[in-house]
Amino acid sequence: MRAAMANITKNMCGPVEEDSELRRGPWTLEEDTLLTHYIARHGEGRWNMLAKCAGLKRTGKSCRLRWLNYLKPDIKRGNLTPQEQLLILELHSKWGNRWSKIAQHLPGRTDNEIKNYWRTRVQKQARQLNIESNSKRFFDAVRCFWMPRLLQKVEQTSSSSQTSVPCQLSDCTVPSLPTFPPPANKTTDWENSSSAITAQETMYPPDYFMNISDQTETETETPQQLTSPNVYGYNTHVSSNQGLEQSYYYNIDNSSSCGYNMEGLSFASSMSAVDSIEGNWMSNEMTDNLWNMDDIWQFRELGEKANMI
DNA sequence: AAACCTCACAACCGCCTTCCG
DNA sequence: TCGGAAGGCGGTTGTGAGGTT
Repeated sequence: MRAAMANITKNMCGPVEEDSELRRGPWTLEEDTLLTHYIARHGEGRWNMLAKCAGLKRTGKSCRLRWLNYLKPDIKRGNLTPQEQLLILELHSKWGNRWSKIAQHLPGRTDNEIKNYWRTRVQKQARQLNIESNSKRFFDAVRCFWMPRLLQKVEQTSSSSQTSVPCQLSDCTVPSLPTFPPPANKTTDWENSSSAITAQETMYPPDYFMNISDQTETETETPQQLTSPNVYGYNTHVSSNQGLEQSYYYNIDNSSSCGYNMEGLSFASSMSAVDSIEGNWMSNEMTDNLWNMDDIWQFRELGEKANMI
């Protein structure tokens, strides 16, 4: 079939170009136009044939990549929103470097873009902290400080664009000093509270997170677990094969302070991360910091309390 | 003003999987 | 069952723009 198609291609589009004639490097406007117009007429797929028939001196792979990462009409340009960043952090904690899989849950964003974001922003922070970006220490730091800050941004965006904000996360100074250990009844109340409205409900369609389930996975994880990412509270069980099984709670009760269930956090390791954070801060090596000194002292204080228990 | 540095992102590379004859 | 072609994916590199010294 494919061999036959190759012959057809040869007949239709003339002799196969030699590899030496293949172009590399940045695409020109003319090439983009050729590719776009050809796909508009004939559709995607069979990229090698497409490249030849469209008169492009590019490999099929190159054409596919250019189309998927740049020319496709539904590609979203511009900076990632805090919501998207949160989602990336959350999904990466679950799936690791499965960029294409993560990209499936960020409409208009490409795996390449997400990969670049992770390498340039996230790994940069890890480097500056002298922490392995795939380590539990770094995950802890991200969860305790980065995610709450993003959540705060999300909340600010939300409250500035809405007249009525059902979720009063702004009342919870994020990352305000968590109650530690969290009052058991508070946790229970929060979990069982029927009036609790999550931030995710303010930012995503009600069924958005319900759609985040991988039907092809053999994991037995239920959609409900994913409908409640740890960035927004409730329980989240990050894949246990990474040794990260813990729960976070952002208390959005108007009258009370924010509470995390920090159970399971490895403070011994996290504290050394804090030392690094502080050290880098003090040496002015961290620009565009994800955490500030308040974060650091809160993290330290939590660790001390944890050690006393 | 020029040299240097950093960062973001487009593009490439190589490996793996899938499909099909 | 095997081999080749094509597609998909993650890692890496190249490059231009903007900032800093």
